[in-house]
Amino acid sequence: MTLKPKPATELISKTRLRLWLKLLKLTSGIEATLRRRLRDDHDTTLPRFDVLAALSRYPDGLKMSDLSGYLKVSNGNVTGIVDRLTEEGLTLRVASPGDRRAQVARLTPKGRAAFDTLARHHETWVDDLLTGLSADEAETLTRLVEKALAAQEQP
Amino acid sequence: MTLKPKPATELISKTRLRLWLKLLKLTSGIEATLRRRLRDDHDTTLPRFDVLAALSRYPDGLKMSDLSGYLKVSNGNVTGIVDRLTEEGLTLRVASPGDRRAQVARLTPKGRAAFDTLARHHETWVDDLLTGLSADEAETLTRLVEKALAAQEQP
DNA sequence: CCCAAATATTTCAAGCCTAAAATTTCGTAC
DNA sequence: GTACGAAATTTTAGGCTTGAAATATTTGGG
Repeated sequence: MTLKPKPATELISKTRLRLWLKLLKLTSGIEATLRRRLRDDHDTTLPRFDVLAALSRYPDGLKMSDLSGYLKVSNGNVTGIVDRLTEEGLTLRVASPGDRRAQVARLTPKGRAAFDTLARHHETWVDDLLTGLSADEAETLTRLVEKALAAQEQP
Repeated sequence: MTLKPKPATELISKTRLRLWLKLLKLTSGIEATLRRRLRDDHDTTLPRFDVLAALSRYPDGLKMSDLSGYLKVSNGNVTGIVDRLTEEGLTLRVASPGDRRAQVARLTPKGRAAFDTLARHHETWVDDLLTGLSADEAETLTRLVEKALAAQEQP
C-alpha cells in the first residue's frame, strides 16, 4: 500500500493564514484595550498618543510631513490630529525658519507632561497584556516577528 | 568586588514593550498591504471583506447583532457597512421570522461569488507576506501567540 | 528676472468607528 | 389587555483615515 505524498505547498499557506488570524486577534485585542484605557482613564486616543510619542523624541519639533512619514499616516490626517492637540494646549505649530511653506509641530510643556504620564501607564498596560509570556518566550517571539518583518519589508 | 543584582522585573517589561512594538509593526504592515490590494485590485475594503467572510459561514444569514458580535464592532458600524454592501448588491436584509425587531443579513449569489474570489486572493497575499517564515517557524510563532492570547483573554 | 515644476500643507468628500440617544417591538407582570 | 422594562436596530455627533484637489511657496532653467 502506498501513501499519498503530503501536499506541503498547500499546507504551509494554510498554516500562514492561521498564523495571520491569530496575530490579528492578539494585536487587535491589545490595541482595543489600549484605546479603551486611554479613553476611560485619560480622555484621549491612540492616534493622539502616537503623535505625542513621536514629538517627544524631537524636542525641537518635527515638520508636519516628517511627522506623517514617521507615523505612516497621511498628511491630511496629521493636520487634523495636531489641530485637536493644539486646541487642547498639548502641541503648537511654529513657522519653519527658512521655508514659509512648512510648519513645525512641537510639544508644549503641558504636552510633554501629559505624554510622560501616558507613557508610564502605557508600558504598564502592555506588560500586563503580555503577562502570559516569560522573558524567554517574549524574546523568541520578538526574534520570529523580526524575521517575518525582514522578509516583508522588501517590496 | 560585588555585582549589582540584575533588575529582572524592569527588564521584562521593556522586553514586552519591544515585542509589542514589533508585533504592531508587523500586523500594521500586513494590514496596510491587504487594504491596498483590496482597494486597487478589487475596489473594496477590509471591513466589507470581513462582513462578507462572516456571512459566508452562515448560509442562512446572521442577525445584525450577531454579526457585530462576531466581528467585535459596534452595531451602528455594521448597519453602515451592510447598507453599502446592499447598495452594491452583495448582501440583502430579510425580516427575522418571529421577531419584527430583528433583521437578518445574508449574502446574495453575487455576494457569495465576490467573496470566493476575494478569499482566494486574500490567502495568497497573506502567504506572500509571511513568506519569510518556514512552516516550523510559523507553527512556533502561532503557538506563542496562542499562549499570549490565552493569558490576555481572562479579563 | 520669470515662470514652470516640485514641495509643504491644508481642505474636501467619503468611508470606518464608537458611544449614546432614539425607535420599534417583545415579553411579562399585573 | 395594558403598561413597563428589555432587546434589536438605526440614527447621530464626533473623531480617525485616505486620496485627491486646492493653496502657497520654493527652486531651478532659461
